[in-house]
Amino acid sequence: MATNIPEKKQLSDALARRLPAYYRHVCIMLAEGKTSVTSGELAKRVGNTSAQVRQDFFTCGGVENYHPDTLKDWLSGLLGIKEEHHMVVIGAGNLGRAIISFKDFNNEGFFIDAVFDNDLRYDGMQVCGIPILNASSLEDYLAANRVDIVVITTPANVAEDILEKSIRGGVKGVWNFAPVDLRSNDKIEVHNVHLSDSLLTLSFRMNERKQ
Amino acid sequence: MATNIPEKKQLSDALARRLPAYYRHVCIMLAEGKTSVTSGELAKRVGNTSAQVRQDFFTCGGVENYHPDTLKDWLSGLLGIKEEHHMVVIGAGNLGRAIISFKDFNNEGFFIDAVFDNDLRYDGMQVCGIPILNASSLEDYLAANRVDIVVITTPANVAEDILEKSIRGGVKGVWNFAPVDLRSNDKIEVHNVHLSDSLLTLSFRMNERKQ
DNA sequence: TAGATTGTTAATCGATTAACAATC
DNA sequence: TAGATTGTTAATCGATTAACAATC
Repeated sequence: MATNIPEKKQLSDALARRLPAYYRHVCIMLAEGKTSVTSGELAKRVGNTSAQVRQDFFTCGGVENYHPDTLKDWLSGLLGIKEEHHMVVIGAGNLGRAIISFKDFNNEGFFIDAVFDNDLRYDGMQVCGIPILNASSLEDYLAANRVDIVVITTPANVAEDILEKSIRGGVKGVWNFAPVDLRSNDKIEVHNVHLSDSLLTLSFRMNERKQ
Repeated sequence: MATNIPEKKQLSDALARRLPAYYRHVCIMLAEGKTSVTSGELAKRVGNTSAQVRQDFFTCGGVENYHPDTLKDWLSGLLGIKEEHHMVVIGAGNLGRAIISFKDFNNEGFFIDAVFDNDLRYDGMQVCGIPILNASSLEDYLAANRVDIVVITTPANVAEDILEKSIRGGVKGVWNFAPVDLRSNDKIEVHNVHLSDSLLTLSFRMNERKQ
């Protein structure tokens, strides 16, 4: 089906993964008091080439100048962190708590407002000042509160169910740590983080060296 | 400098990240009692095409047949998980504990033998049955014990120091969760996992949709 | 046997690198 | 001004897809 609205194809995964690194290093340089940045300097820090930095910035529409403040502001816009993001975490286990305790997120406007767990013993307790609610109340909560991102740190078997509830609740993004490959669709953006896959990739590279 | 040993170039990152997913899904199919696998079926599960599965397997040297046992065995070899991996975790915070409590690792031969933390109050305590040792004893520990992989869950400022100690201690791999980009070198393979970068990538994709 | 699936080569597509005139 | 750096186009390189004879 042809349409005349020219589907702007989304940027490549490789680039999407480099952008946060650019942002992180620009912030560091800003904190170091640097008053100017070059594509070469930034490239060296992220482990890149200056040509790629310039090409990436060009692909993303270009930035006015290379003052660290300008760059930070421009990257913030690209990354969508000029607006606040309200999050809830599903699962109050160690990983859920680890994510809640990453206080860094707040600086970029990510707020964790609640944690859900199906273990009744947690009822009424808090993690880092954030209330633990019962998992059965998730749908009501989503209906009553603004939630942009749901973080799934549950076992695999309930992840799909939470994805569906998230979609119905109008959530726009899922950050999934359960070991299942949830798929993005037109309603929701999903980002899977498979920690054990990550360890296996490391193991693969280590093994590769031995050959 | 020309050499006649034909440097076998390492496999692409994209492929290195797909291999664990193949392995995971083959294990699932095995658990489901499937007695045969096709490139098409596997592709559907990992979100791929059958052509890519076949090309990937070809690139990795090819597998004898598509029985799930054969595939699992072959992928295990590629991923280097036929041998045991002994690990230590640096940092007994929430993330360190989350990793220790991933009991799945054991099934693939990853053993966490100790946790190190510089907080003296932890001395003598245990996490999931694993002793917490003082960070100052890391070098001695590495000298006296076999450690294949060091997991860094510390703040950024000590990560580089731990990398150096790991190299001196003969460690072959580092799985780094500190928000610094540690670099692999000829002594050690480093795999950086930047959780906050991952969240920013999700945020970027969510923002991209709004345009 | 016929239909489906694989292994492998070739074609396509996209991402990275190189180049260089324009700008700082 | 001269040297360095950028923005942008073109060239290269590598990864994905397509194709199809050989095999199951």
